[in-house]
Amino acid sequence: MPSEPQSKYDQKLVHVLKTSAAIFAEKGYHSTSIRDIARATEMSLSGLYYYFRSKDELLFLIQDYCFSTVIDDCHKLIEGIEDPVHRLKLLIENHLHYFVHNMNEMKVLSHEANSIGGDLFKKVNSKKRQYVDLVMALLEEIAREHRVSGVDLRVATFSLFGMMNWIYNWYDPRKDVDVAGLSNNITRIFLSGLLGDKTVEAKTLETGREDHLDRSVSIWQ
Amino acid sequence: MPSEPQSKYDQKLVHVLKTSAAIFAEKGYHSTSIRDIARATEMSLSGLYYYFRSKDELLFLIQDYCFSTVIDDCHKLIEGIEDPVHRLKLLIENHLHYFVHNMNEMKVLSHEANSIGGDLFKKVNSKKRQYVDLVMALLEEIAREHRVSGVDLRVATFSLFGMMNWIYNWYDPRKDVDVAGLSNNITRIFLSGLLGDKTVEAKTLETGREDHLDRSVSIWQ
DNA sequence: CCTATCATCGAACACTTGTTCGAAGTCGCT
DNA sequence: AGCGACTTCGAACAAGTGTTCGATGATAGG
Repeated sequence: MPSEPQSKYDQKLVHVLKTSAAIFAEKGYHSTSIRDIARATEMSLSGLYYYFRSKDELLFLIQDYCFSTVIDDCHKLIEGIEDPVHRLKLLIENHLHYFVHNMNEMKVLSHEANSIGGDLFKKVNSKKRQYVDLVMALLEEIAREHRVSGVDLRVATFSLFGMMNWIYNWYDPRKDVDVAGLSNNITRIFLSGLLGDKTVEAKTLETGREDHLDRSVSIWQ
Repeated sequence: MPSEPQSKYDQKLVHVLKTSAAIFAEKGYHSTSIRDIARATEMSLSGLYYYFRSKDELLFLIQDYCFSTVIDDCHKLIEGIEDPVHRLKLLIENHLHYFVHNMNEMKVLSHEANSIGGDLFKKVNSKKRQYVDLVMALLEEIAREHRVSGVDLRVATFSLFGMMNWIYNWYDPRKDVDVAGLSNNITRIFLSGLLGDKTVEAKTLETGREDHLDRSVSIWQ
């Protein structure tokens, strides 16, 4: 799809989406007005509405397009590979590669997940659930195969997503390691963390008796 | 401070802050109007402005109060403890304990970090930097002591923050493990991941030659 | 050259937003 | 009871919002 010749309409739509994503990423979805987008794309206010029905749908188009590509690429990449650890490694690589090279769109995807409403939210969310389930099943397979115990599946899954999706808050391609380094680091931390190291586990449990922090439940008062 | 008797003014301010944080957490800062807060607190629109100068300052008060408590408690908790691994374990425990028991405020702190502007942003950000530096120095100490190599310090630091701060996107106290379990899981994954497991490291490097994904740089292309 | 479809635009509408201001109410203290 | 301060409120303002609509310009096919 991306390499096929596109119609004039598609090209301009893509331009609108990319420009919008950049502004959304910078100042946030709700703080961005259609007039901001009109200014950046050098189009008129009403002219934009030829390419989307509403601001909501504009956000949807960005998120949906972005998410679909990540998932599709991921499936193409890991299909046929039988070692689950290898599959996970590729999945992380794909996710981070995509994230870093489309930081604006991915930031919008990660940060504005709840800025969208109604049926459009449901649509994006079902794609998201599909992706999460894929990862969770993968981790379960790894855990079974390597006899990992004592790690909660949901905690592990979302810890991985947390590591990967948080990068829009700090990653700076100009001063940080490149994608390969980023991917290797995160894969190593997560994977050897999941598979576990007995010596560390003992040291961890040493201080982890229970919730021994005895402060008031609320910050206030 | 928290246990001392508070003036009528302070009590009501706290009530306003807590209520606002709950609404901000639910619908987001920018989608929440002062009128929404007035309705929820059963106060008049203009009456609210007796407790804050602007909507910006309201957000600041929530974030600042919240952040200060996390950092203060953390310092009290880890001071005097010399083993850096133990210190890190306590820091994670404190962070997650606080997060789970003040989910609304912490979500506002994590998710609306850039919704605040000007000097107020600088103020919160300097606290944040202080906290990040604390963690990074701690990780460096651990890495040195345990002769960890091949892990980027910034990646490790923000991976940990990613794991911890992402929980507002998925953690449900009613169906997930409790704080102690959450804390133990995350500590284990991160710590044994950081300290590393030679067998995993080998397996990781096996497929991690470099950025061998050869797709177009942009999604849209 | 003409016409039908595509693409764009200016102007306006209806509504919500954060914030202000002066006046009124309420409370504690002597 | 009465003074002074603390606290609350209604009403209004100016600015900005997403969206619509009818009309105009461009473009390509016959």
